[in-house]
Amino acid sequence: MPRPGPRLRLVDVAERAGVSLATASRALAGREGVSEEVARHVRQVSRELGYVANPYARTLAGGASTTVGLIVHQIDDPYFSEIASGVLQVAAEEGLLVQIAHSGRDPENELRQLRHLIAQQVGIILIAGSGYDDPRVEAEARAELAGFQRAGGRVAVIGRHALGVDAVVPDNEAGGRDIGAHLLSLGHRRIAVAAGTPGLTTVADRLAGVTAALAAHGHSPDDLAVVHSDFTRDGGRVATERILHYHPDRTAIIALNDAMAIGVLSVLRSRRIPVPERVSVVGFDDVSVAADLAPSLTTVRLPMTEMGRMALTLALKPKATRPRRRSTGHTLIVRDSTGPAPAPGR
Amino acid sequence: MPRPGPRLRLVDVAERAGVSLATASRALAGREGVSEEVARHVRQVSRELGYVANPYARTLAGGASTTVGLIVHQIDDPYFSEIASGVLQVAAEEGLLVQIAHSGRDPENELRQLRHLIAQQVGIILIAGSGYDDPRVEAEARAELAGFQRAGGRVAVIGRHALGVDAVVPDNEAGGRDIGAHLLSLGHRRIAVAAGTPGLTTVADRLAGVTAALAAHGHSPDDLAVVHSDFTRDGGRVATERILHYHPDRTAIIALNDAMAIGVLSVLRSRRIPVPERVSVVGFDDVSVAADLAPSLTTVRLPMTEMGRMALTLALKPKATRPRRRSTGHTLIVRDSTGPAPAPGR
DNA sequence: CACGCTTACGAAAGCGCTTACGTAAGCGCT
DNA sequence: AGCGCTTACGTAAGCGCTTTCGTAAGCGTG
Repeated sequence: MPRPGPRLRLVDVAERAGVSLATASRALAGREGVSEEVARHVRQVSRELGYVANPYARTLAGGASTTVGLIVHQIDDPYFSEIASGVLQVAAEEGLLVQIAHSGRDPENELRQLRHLIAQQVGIILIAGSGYDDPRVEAEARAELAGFQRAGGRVAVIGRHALGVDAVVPDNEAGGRDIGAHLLSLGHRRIAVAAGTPGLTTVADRLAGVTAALAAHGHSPDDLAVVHSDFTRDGGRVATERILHYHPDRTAIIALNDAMAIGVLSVLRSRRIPVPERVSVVGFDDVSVAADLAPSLTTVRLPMTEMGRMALTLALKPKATRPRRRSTGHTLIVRDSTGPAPAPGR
Repeated sequence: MPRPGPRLRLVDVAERAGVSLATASRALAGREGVSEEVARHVRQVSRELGYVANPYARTLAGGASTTVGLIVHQIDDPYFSEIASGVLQVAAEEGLLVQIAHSGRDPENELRQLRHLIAQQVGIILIAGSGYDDPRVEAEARAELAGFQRAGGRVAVIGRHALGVDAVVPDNEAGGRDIGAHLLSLGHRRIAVAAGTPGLTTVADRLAGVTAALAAHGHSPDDLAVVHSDFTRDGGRVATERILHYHPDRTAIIALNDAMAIGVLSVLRSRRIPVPERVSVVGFDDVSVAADLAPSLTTVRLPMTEMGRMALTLALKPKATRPRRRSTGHTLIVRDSTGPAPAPGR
């Protein structure tokens, strides 16, 4: 059992291996300038001794930081915790540390967290979650990230674009179209949308998809009753109350994420409005509980965990000249919350 | 706009404030040996310049590390993500960094993560999640933590005991008793338990509470049908299948956490077994979706976010001579998934 | 008013690592 | 043999911070 005595340093390893500090460092970093034979020996000794480099010293000395900073809106939102899970998986494989910071869906705060991570000298920054429809904030974020990259940092974003960096983007618009098409094929014509805050690009994109689907089938976007609220479960509740009040004729409600859909279902249940007989409900994301709700939720599946993995993997590659973009697949998962539109005559 | 040029260093702040490096360091650290007047001035300048200390340099130089390592079983489990959220809140208030690592409910892996965090020189370690009923692993973990604390590290655990460190512990046994009493009062006598892996102390404690409640009412623990499986939603599914098969006479199923309860409900729904008319279901934890399931879940509420906050707060205080223990409150939340036991004669 | 004592501050020594830079050895070439 | 080139390694200079130690100033005391 390794006694937790005075910490093992690189000099100790070097000494034990009979080489200089510099050589030991090079050998372990896999840098060239060391014969393969010596390098192997050093690695061997290091392993025997159970040496783990001090990341603080390493980073301070100018080595690449092995810390990745992950900014999420809210870690206890399943969408983000699944993404985080994917990031953690890859990080564990690569021996990286992951720091998580909350932005709380507040652009200003996100910017603050971002600056903080940069100041902390993390090596990689990952930002998950929708962007904001606020040119000033986005421009500042973009500038901040550009500077960070110029200084050798790597960045990837998940589910947002327009930041001039590598991105993993679900095709929100196509997902929205799939939902629209699905409801139309079931005969729904009077559709409502429980949308999140208008300032979020994710909301805008998904909504655009829905509208496009309607248009493609010759329906005017004016037919759509769009109600904005928070992009959360409570937001879903509020939106539903409003939809039921102002648009009582709707036969389907599209929630632009699953969190909102849960709120929608909750209100409908308490009002004893049968789903899907009287109103169909669709979500977006397919968080893991979606299948366990009653009725189980029809939604668009996004591979969140995989998105987290992809983002870190992308950031680990050397920077390309142009920002890369990886699209994720998406699948409409039809479950029990959607059904044929009720007959028009009631 | 702060140009992302060459990083601002403490010397820069010191120079700008017209004091020496040492004084600036002391002023910002709030250490004594600086007149209040000078200290205030330095802080002022630091703020104006937007200075953020380099944590790597700070830690390397022997200052207390400002990083807290958080080990969770699985971040995309709501129980843990809510705890993590609480930890992140306090960390943000205190200007600390949070590193999250997965243990994956594997004792060996948890030990590995723990050693890694220690080697990384984090200042505070938080371990969330049930302990293991494996004396060897627990002893090693305990030894590792003791060494870490001897070296000045601080530790707190959440939801587990017997590690000889400060702990935030929900009263799992009392919660179990509440559940047992609730079901008995509804007339249930033939009760089944969908329990998690037997090796987890949380499982053992909650189960003990249930058994105690039965005993207190003069029922033998043998009356309880206990089925062990994974402490997850899928485990809940598996356990339910087995309960329905081997103990078809049960009128209530206690899932020892909400994740399992979701699995239980899912199977009952697909079998068209009415809840709570034919079978009542109870969970434990009150994760946020519990209220939105159909039927909404009767469960024992644990203040997870608060637990995360408490743990970090505890770890931030200087070490006490004896490990401290903070109990969290717990409340039985009765919702729609429990009801009177069906009449005996079918 | 010399004495010690405290207090506020500066100079400088590292923390453990990476990485120029220097050097000696080995190689092929003229 | 002598030249320059490459390769393998060691020496030492920091990275930005904390902290020990030294010193000068301020204070009350006999």
